[in-house]
Amino acid sequence: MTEAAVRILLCDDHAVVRAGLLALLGSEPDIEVAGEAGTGEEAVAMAAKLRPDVVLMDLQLGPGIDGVEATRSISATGIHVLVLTTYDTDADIARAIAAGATGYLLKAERPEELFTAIRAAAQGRTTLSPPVASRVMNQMRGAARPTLTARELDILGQLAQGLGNRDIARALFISQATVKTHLGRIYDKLGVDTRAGAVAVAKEQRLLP
Amino acid sequence: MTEAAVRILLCDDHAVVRAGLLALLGSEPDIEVAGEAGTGEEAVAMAAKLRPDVVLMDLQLGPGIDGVEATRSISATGIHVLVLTTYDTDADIARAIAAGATGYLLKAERPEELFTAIRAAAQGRTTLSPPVASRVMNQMRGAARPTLTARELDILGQLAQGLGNRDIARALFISQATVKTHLGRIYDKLGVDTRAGAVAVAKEQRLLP
DNA sequence: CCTCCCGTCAGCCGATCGGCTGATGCGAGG
DNA sequence: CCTCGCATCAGCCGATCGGCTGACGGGAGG
Repeated sequence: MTEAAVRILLCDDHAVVRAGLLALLGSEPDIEVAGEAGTGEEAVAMAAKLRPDVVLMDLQLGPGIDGVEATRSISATGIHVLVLTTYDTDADIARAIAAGATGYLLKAERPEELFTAIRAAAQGRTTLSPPVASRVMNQMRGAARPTLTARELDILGQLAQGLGNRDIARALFISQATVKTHLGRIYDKLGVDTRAGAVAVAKEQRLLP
Repeated sequence: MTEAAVRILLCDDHAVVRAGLLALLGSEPDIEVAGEAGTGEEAVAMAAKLRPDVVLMDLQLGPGIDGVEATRSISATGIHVLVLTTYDTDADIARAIAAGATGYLLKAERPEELFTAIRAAAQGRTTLSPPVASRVMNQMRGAARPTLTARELDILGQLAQGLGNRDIARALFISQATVKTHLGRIYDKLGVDTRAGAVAVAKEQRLLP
């Protein structure tokens, strides 16, 4: 059987990029561009109206609601959102995934990859650009669900009181050297390198009572 | 017209104190002691049954639920609670007020003051013993509601990312000296002296988005 | 007009931190 | 038995922090 074409909605604040994608996708008979949006608001409205199979979403959208918010709104309606953007920072990736993105491609990706990613996204399957995939894996290794040992949580608790190493050591009846050792491991696991950052992450993920 | 007598419930774990109050209040024709309780549980139960105009509550109640908890339960039913206790520590005062106390008197207070405070409490008006009042004022001036300036919140935001002073300075286009100045003031306002403590307090009171 | 608050900046100094390398003891699990 | 994870400890070093003192300009309000 000949499957129906995948209907997609482009969302990028740069007309040039949209035109480029349009031209690129024109060569694929099974991919049909159902519409284009230049802002997050527009994307949300058009997605609701057109009900495309996939929304190609840039994360940088200028003023108004950003790509992450748009992704959140659209994916909440059951439409697959494939993020196509320039940057691959951990923060961007994490926010996009948390917002419900089905895939995350970099614009530097080869066109063929984009096509297959679109077809995959239409079926709800995930495609990640290699750099993104490796970053996601790294997130998983320790950052996603940092498994702190009981002792490390003890130290973290004292740390969140704003205590210095000496005071933490006294409070837990260990040496300052041990406190430093634990702190180093905590930093590793939480992906930070300062006490302030550790406290921020701890509070964020509610690692402390 | 002759207003009805103010009906009050005494709550103190010392029978001697209750007797003293009873004797003291006996001289006031417009104040009627509707009942006495020796524990927090008793106070809550009797308050629900008797529906007095005012509950005279001691904060120290021995075992079981304490005065603060009793105050919380009773004031939740719309009955005015006038705390009458011996101590005037910031912690006690803050907890009692947070629990919904209408007034806070010290037992060292002159009897006349107690009478007028009871009449005031019956109408929902607040009376505070002078030492308590001044403590409350001090709480207000900076400690209770840490009013951080917009700029201080900027610095705090960066701090919560775990950044060092140099990076914060760069991010906000100011010098490290300025960052340090702001940090010092933030520490003062939040009652801490380390960045980790500042982040903890900030997260705790949701000072950051 | 003068004062107070806010934001900016400087320099100094001791205390603390964070990274690194390396070591010991102990219990669980293969 | 031997390895691995966890907790413990040591010393070194450069970087950073936190406290302190002092200063300046601008805006709000008395």
